[in-house]
Amino acid sequence: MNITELESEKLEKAANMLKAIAHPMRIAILSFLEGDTKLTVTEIHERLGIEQSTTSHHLGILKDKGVLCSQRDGKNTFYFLKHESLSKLVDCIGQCTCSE
Amino acid sequence: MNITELESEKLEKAANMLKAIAHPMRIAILSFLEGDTKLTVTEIHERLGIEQSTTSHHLGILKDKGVLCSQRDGKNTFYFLKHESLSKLVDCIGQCTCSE
DNA sequence: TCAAGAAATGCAAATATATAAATATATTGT
DNA sequence: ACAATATATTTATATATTTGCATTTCTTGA
Repeated sequence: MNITELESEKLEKAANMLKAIAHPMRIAILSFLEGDTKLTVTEIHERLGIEQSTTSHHLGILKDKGVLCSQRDGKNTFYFLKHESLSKLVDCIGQCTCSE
Repeated sequence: MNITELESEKLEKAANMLKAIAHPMRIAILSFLEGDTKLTVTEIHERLGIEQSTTSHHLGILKDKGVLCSQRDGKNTFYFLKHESLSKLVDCIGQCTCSE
């Protein structure tokens, strides 16, 4: 495998997505959202036990990097996984870290 | 799912492993090492086209975080994936970023 | 023991990230 | 329009990461 300029764009994208996920709170968020679960910012910030603004920031990062989608419903905004394959990635991470 | 203190340790570990992987050059390194491939530092730094010391640094991070193992053979040091499940993770990342 | 090749380390500068407090925006019900 | 609730944004500070140069360590062959 050779690193062409085209491929370096792909690598950049993959790295950005992984960087978005690679944070304890954000992994926890993804684990909450496995399957088709949709949760609001408040539900997530209460479960995590961190500031609302910090939670919103984390969710913004995950959305910006294509990991999550959001959907407004009145005062609430629900967040959920963008692709089903991301559930698989979360599982995979779990496996990789358990088999240490 | 609730975040207990025990679980927060697991999250920390998972995040550290992902953080180690979440870099364009390091993803490229992992893609080189899929399967049972073993490569030396020089081979990797030449393929990546970056400094030897930078390459060594990246490899050190991956080794430190439990992603790679190394094996000395004379002047050379070969690096390879620590667990087979990491090949799966690399594939998974590829899938997640292609289906965008 | 010495020279050469291979890899690792220390260092410094630039850049990026995380966090929370304060503030702003959006939406609903009255 | 106003109060209340839910989210998002701004800002500042602290901390971490990336990179290459220079240097050092480790190993082999002469």
